[in-house]
Amino acid sequence: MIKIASWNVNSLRVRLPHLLDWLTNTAPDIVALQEIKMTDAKFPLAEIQAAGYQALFSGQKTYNGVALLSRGRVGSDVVTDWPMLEDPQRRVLGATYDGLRVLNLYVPNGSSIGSDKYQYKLNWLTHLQDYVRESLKHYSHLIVLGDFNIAPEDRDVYDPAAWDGKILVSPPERAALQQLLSLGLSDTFRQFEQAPESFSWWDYRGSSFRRNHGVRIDFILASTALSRYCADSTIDLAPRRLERPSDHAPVVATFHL
DNA sequence: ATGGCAGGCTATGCCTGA
Repeated sequence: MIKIASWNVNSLRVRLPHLLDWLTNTAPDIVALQEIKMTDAKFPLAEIQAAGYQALFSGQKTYNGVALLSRGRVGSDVVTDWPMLEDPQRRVLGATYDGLRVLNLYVPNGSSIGSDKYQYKLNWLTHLQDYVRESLKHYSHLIVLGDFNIAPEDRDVYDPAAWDGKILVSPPERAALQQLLSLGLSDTFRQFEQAPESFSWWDYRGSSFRRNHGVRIDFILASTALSRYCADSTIDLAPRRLERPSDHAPVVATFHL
């Protein structure tokens, strides 16, 4: 059995105590982190290792930054960029763990529809599709997980009417996500019965979490062959209830491998 | 229509996030 998780921590410096507690309580085998917001030189490797995890990381100052934690072996065949996109933003981290290929993503937010950042997001998603298409040729067991910054359907948004015309839900973004899935990936969360209004991100403002005014934008996607072994896929709300939380909750999937 | 909250920075307000 392997337990794999994704969590946008919104600053690993601030959230390190939450992460270490969560690792102890949850005991995942592999964890994908996003928005660590630090250079590689500042990565808290000693604390992570003391908790029993190896780490790969691709960081930058102030923004973005991704990491992969694993119990036991460190990942191999590490990738930190799309082959055809020159990009200083650290949003990609791929590695292989005993034949399991893992691709950790921090998809661009896109700011607002029609902005330069929106175009960057859509272009980035095209490169993601190309890369996943190639990866699926080489790996039957592929997991693509992270903060996708896209709410796939209206049921993934607390108030679809209020979000209409906004970032995260625009038709081109949703189409890009569907095209990605159609390459042969399964949204493991939707393989199982879930409570209505299940979300993974809530705005810090306006008591959004207390009112459950959220969106579901963090996913664990599994290749078709692998998805058949998925036994569970959940969102862990506990860390979002803590003092000074990340605005994202971790998502966790278990595979019988 | 607007701002609201949080993090990082060389800052004492601004940018970004979603």
